[in-house]
Amino acid sequence: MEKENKNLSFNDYVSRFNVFLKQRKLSHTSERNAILRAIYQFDKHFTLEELLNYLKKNKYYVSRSTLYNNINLLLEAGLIYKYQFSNQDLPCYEKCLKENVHNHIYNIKTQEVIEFSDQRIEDIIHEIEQKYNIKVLQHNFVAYCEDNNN
Amino acid sequence: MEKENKNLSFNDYVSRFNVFLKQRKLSHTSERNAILRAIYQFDKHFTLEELLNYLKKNKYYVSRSTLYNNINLLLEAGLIYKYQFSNQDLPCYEKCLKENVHNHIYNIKTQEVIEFSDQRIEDIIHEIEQKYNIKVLQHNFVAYCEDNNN
DNA sequence: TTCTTTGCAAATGCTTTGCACCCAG
DNA sequence: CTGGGTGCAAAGCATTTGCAAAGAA
Repeated sequence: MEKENKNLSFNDYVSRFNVFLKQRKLSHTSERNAILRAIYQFDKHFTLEELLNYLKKNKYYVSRSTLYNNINLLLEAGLIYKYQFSNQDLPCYEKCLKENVHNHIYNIKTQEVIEFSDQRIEDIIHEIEQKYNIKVLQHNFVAYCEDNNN
Repeated sequence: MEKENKNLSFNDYVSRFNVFLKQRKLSHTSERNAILRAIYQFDKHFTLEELLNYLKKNKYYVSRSTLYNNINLLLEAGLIYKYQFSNQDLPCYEKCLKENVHNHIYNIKTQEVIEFSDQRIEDIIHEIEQKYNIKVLQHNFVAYCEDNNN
């Protein structure tokens, strides 16, 4: 909870996607630009439907197929998170602005998400790697909470 | 990773379900018994389909609807976990034998899961509660790993 | 008897796919 | 030009639902 590394600027965000596209030998398209710009606008997490509506409202129509396709690419690129907090809720996505932060506090009432870092989690991962002779590729921590005053 | 509390016996497991059923004013049925017994047999996680096949093989047919229904009950009762490690994989379930252990190491190759406890995670949760004036209801930690020798 | 559960079939709804047309490189 | 991208409609498929029959309390 101590380390608070800086958020990525929109330009950095875009260029990370460009690097990814280049690696994969994929093309730049106006749809991809529009989607990336839209995602960056969202301050909180959003569903695919909400993203679609946002794009439509802003006079940029993208088909569902294209959106699914590119959401999957962005997930693979590590530029967005996918949450599915409850079984019946739709999956939510959120731009990933801090690198290597995979710890989240999720408010089940307001559905707000706070990202945080903590050295102790890094320590635990290190110890796991030693103890089991494995490489931890990624991790995920979610604390589900509610406000004390309700 | 230090605390290693004991696993629940099958009888304890069953009686925890019975308590849950009583609380919810739900009935005992032979299907529920069969499902619980089957789940306890599995040493590793399983898909709903695998559970269904296992039951069928052991001469106890249960319909998909019933299985879904009861899997959801068991989830609410906290007697099984639900994992969905990758987007395209089916969700996996696993009996929850230790109370209050929500930390997992997941081997992406062998798909093995190790449960563990760690005081530092409890500490972090405590600090989160203080800092944001919230109550953490539940948490989940997953470390995705692979073997070093491959 | 009364309320719950089961099982079948059908519906639901998110996501993927096939394919023709279009566009970036 | 040529391989990848987009959009539409259709398919896929895990899960849920409606309802009649069966079972628990």
